[in-house]
Amino acid sequence: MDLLRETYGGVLEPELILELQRVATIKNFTEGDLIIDYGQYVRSMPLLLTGTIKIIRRDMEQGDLFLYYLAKGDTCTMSIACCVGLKKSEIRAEAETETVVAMVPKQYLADWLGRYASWRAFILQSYAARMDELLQSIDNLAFMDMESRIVYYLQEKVKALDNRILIGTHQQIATELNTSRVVVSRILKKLEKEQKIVLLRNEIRVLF
DNA sequence: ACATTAAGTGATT
DNA sequence: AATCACTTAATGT
Repeated sequence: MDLLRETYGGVLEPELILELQRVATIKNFTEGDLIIDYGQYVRSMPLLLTGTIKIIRRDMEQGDLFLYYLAKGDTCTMSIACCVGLKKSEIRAEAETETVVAMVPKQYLADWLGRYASWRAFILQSYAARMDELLQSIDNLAFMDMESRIVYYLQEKVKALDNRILIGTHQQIATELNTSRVVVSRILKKLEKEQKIVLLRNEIRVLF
């Protein structure tokens, strides 16, 4: 598929792109599809071609917690560790929009690290980027109050979807941030009064 | 018209 | 910030 060259042509060397085209399986997902679930063995590494994927972590009890989004040109860093170590997935990956992904079977990963400089750079750089995102998420969880967390959540969602109009219920947001709907509704109402957002049923328009 | 689901709000912990 | 209890508003059948 040509999408591979288009998306990764700038980052990976041409020979590697050719090899990718040979061995990778292209998979399509639609909104809400589960790509990887908790406890699942991961035997191939996904390279995102189009769309947005939401990464969610489940805590020991019940609660789901939003971690970060992956966009075009990203890869799921967790899956590298999972492939190499044959570990079960600690996270859930869900398609947030229509998504196209190239799945690379795990037997190629280590081999390419030795053979392609661009692959090494790509893997290391994704690790660095993901580490940054994770740190941000941690700061968010540990040090910020609910209002800040919601604002951050809205910003990330706008960025990831490239759309200021967010569709969904307050309850969904509450679930992703592991809080109650009432709290979310109150804070959103406050943000609306401050002219930062506009609220409609099943819809939030972000003005910042 | 009625039932269901989403959102708003005061009071309490 | 969470929970309760209730109201109001939008939407589906």
